[in-house]
Amino acid sequence: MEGLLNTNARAVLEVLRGSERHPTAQEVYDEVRLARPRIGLATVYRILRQLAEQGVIQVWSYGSESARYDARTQRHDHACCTVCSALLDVPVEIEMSRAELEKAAHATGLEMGSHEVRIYGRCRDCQAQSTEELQRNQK
Amino acid sequence: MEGLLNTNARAVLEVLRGSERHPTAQEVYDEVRLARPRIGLATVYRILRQLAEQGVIQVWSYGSESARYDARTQRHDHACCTVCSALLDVPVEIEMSRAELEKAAHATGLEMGSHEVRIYGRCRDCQAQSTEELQRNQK
DNA sequence: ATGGGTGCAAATCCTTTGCATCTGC
DNA sequence: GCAGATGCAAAGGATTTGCACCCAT
Repeated sequence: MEGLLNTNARAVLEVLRGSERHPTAQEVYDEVRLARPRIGLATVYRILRQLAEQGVIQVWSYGSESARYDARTQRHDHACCTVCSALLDVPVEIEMSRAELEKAAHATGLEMGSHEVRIYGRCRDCQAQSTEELQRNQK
Repeated sequence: MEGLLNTNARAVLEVLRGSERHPTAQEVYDEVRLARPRIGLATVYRILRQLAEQGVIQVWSYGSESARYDARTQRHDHACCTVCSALLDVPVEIEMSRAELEKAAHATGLEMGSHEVRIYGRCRDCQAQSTEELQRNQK
């Protein structure tokens, strides 16, 4: 698959593969520029879109935040922080009954390709921050 | 709860409650204008944001599409069409082990509030459309 | 020389903000 | 008259598009 990609596209993909986070287009751009200083933001957007269309990468979004790109194409689940909008990979498999999923797909008429579980809540950082604020207010 | 809302906010909420779909802000605006012709789009955005902050409504998004608003606040799951980006409510409960969810939350450090299952695939309309195209090409 | 890929700037779309005005109390 | 809500226009941010140019074939 990668054999078909040109130099810029390979550089973008490498940035994504090397990232623990799910970077936004701007973040990918900032980083890919270290390797390819003449690349433009529009090109990064074009490449990201193509990679997504080809199924090489996935696109996630939460609320009205900018889209985040993910080179991890195996199915996996996410934790979304409702405070800071961070999007974290769930590092374990959440077991689900396939029959339940099929039932749901059938009920909506969807020809199901994949699925994702999202858990919503406060991430570790935001928990810590509210604790701090509480303490500050009590002083 | 609604008692606290002013006329515009109540009109917005009524539009949301009366809609089967999850309308975008623009769609809400278009419809609420029938009842309150002098309302502005900015006001609709302000009200939607407030209702969401108060937990009266929920906000969903998929890909880089505009946000969609949902007056159904009970926990429920969604079917996302990967072709046309439609977002459909799953009308049945997808059973999940709470222990599995807690395990996932714990693994990411998230203080879990809620969860959502998303199933991805082609919606009924888009399935029909690709069948048509196939037939057209074979002629 | 040809076609696809690219940088840059401009355009577009979605959402938020500033500000003067209006409204209800 | 005051505080909060609102309309309008402008600003802001994310993403896409137009176009001239460049590069490898």
